[in-house]
Amino acid sequence: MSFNNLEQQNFPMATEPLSKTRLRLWLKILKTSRSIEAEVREKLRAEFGSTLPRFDVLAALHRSEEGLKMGDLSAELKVSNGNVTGIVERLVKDGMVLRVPVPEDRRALLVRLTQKGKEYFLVQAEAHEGWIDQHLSAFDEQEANQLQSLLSLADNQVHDDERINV
Amino acid sequence: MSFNNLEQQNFPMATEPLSKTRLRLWLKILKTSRSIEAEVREKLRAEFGSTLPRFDVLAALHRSEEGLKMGDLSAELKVSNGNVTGIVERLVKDGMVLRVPVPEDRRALLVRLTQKGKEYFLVQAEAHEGWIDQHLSAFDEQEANQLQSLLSLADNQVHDDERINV
DNA sequence: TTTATTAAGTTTATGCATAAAATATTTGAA
DNA sequence: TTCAAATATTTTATGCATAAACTTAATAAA
Repeated sequence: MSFNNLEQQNFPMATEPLSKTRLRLWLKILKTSRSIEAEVREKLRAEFGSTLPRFDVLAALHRSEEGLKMGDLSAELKVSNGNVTGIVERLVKDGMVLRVPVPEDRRALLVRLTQKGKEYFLVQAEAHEGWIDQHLSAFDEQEANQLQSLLSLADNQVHDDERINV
Repeated sequence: MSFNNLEQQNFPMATEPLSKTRLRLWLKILKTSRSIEAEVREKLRAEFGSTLPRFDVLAALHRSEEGLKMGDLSAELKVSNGNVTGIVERLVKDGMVLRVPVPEDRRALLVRLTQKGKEYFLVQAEAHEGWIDQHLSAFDEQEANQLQSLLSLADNQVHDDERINV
């Protein structure tokens, strides 16, 4: 009983505590997200023999014509350095991506899409948009925007690692 | 250009197609979900030296006093058989969980929480509810329910593998 | 009964994912 | 200049995660 839920302390409730409602909301967000993600993974696998991490890397590279350094890539995707090493390695082996040395910094490598990789990605990106469009077909413009802005309430929280005095 | 988006065919748009709005909505759902999930994983690690898959297994077992067979467990968590084998193995090693043979079926195993596992889980479950309550503190009862019901629009889609004639 | 099929679970091979340690290079200070 | 600290990346160890192959046991047919 160590949560300083002021509401609970000051207003003992007849019904369910707000924390339970929020917990249920989280489970719902998770369920929706996982369901769509599972569908995307499955279709990438079935239709392109690929994976979501690969797709994410290609998408990031497609956004920057000049290519990205390994570090930028892992920062952009919010995954660890070592993780990116492996994914890029396999993309290189498949000829989708190129590792170019950076003259000014012999530690760094620039990763760039090949022509093949670019085409490969564009086909998948269009298919991807279609899958999502289908899956979220119950949403009209207004509902989609409403849901999106409600979700924004979950942003801009002060989390542990962002606070000044940890 | 092979999507039969009737709206697009019948009403050429001045502005952005609905599919783009839905794609952005999906990216927003994903971002929110991943952000909360990352926080939960990190806290389970930092505060309990545990992981989300372990927590999920313990939660499922806690829901059924009698225990669950390996198959039921993997069905409930929607993960593969082999996956559950590994997670349970580590929980057994830590004394959180017990594997009991089923007399009527010598192929099957019943997995049950130990007393230690039960206590271990209850502490984590309470902490977990608190983390979520904090993270979603911007939502009052009404907003939480509204978001939850909007998310339900994403359910009850007919997906490939559920259709009658695939 | 034998045998074929189905079912429960584990094993194997592969791909993400992380944290921590290691390697190599650059930069900054003494 | 020299050498300590910081930076960019890879490597290692471990844990999920899946699909496919495998093992063992239960069930159904012949």
